[in-house]
Amino acid sequence: MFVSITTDHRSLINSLSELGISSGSNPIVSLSEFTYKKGKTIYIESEPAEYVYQVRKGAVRTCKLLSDGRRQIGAFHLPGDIFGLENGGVHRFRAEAIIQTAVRLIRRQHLETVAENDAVVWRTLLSLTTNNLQHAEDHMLLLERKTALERVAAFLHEMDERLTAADVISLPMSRRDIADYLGLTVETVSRAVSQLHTDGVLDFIGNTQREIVILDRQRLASLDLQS
Amino acid sequence: MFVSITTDHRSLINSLSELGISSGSNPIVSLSEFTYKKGKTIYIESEPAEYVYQVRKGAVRTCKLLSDGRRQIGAFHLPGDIFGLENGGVHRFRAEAIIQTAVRLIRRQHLETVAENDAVVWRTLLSLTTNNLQHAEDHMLLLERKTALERVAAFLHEMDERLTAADVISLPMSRRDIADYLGLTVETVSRAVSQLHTDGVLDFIGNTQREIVILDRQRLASLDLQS
DNA sequence: CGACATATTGATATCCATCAAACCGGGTGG
DNA sequence: CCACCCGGTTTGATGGATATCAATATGTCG
Repeated sequence: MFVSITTDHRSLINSLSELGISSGSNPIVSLSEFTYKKGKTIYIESEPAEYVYQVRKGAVRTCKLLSDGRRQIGAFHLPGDIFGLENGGVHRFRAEAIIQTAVRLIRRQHLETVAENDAVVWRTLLSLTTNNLQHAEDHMLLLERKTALERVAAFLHEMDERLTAADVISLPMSRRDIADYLGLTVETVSRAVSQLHTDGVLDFIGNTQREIVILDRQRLASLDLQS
Repeated sequence: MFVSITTDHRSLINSLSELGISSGSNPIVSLSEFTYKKGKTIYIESEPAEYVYQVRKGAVRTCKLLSDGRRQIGAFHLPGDIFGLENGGVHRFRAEAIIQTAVRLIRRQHLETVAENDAVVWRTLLSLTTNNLQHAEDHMLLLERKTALERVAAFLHEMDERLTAADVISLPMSRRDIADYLGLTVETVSRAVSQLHTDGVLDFIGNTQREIVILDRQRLASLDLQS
């Protein structure tokens, strides 16, 4: 049920590169790189959205904080993903590096200028936003109508699809991050994972609890029920 | 916390009209009207998205059905609102008329053609999609982190803002619709409304339970906590 | 008026949050 | 190298919010 955001996102910076605005006249301003240490903030809510980012390495979470301390994670961004694209010119979420993370960034201003006369860029921007929308819609369904076990299964299913590189799912985010993403508590997430373990759906690798192997993809997918 | 989707949406068809594609050469094909009786389906999931709609009168719900019968309502669309705009060419939700409803519709194809060379249309499309995204994000927050009373308060607050016409909020949708929008059951919604009533936050008008007057806007807003 | 849908209210069950404690791995400093 | 601490995780016990089940009330439409 989760959208592969990655696919189309890659194409933005690619297409921008093709358009010659990337490493053209001024590579430092127009398309530069930056790294963030674990836990560091990339931007905060209501900050002017000066840049659009692409994850090159690591992982990023975008989240909101409520007045009473509750936290909502809207999405996780993995290598290849684009984030920080806003329409109103102001960030509606806060972005933080979950682990050591490297990003590429483009001045928003450049996009606007180039887009003005180019349908390809417009189409790409719209496509990116639509993918975000689709992810949000799927996530709404999860939050509205699914049990704790179904949510965790859906999360693992999503990660399994997005981290297809290896057999082992190496989760960069903590149980707390997962809980805040799924609208659950740490304890409930832990219990759900444990149950999936004892049910033989997954297994742990190594001594840390963040390296997971899916043993029974079919059962996992059956828990992540579709619309 | 809810976005006024209406504002920017009006401008799409206005700007399209200004562009001369509305009642220009072929008014019947390019910009026509249609009415749906209460409960009638406007389009279903995975149907090709041939048209974009604007509500003129009445109310529309867009929803998804899960395999086990659970239903999620993604949004309510009131007069002025645009709905049915998809990027992938296929509807991801089902749209149904809640009450007797009149819509205007535009062929998606026309948008594409005109947009191709016109930044204004692109900007409008992007803006519409961004508004939808923002609504979805706010709704995610609600579903992830709010209690039943907070959700119902947020819903009434949203409706109060969108139906500013009169003092009386005349809800077109049933308790079931509200429940499926908020991720609650009918009973819980009913109990929450009753509590707001006994607490003196709102009052009912007439003999139906769908005509509501907000007595204490401040307290209602205080329940609809912000990020 | 009667039948049916919609809404409210009540009683109970269930899932998940909360509170609490133990566990584990990694880092630090003696 | 080991003792200690500390953040993250797991596991257990309990309570509470909401779902579920059931009954009543109210409104609508024929």
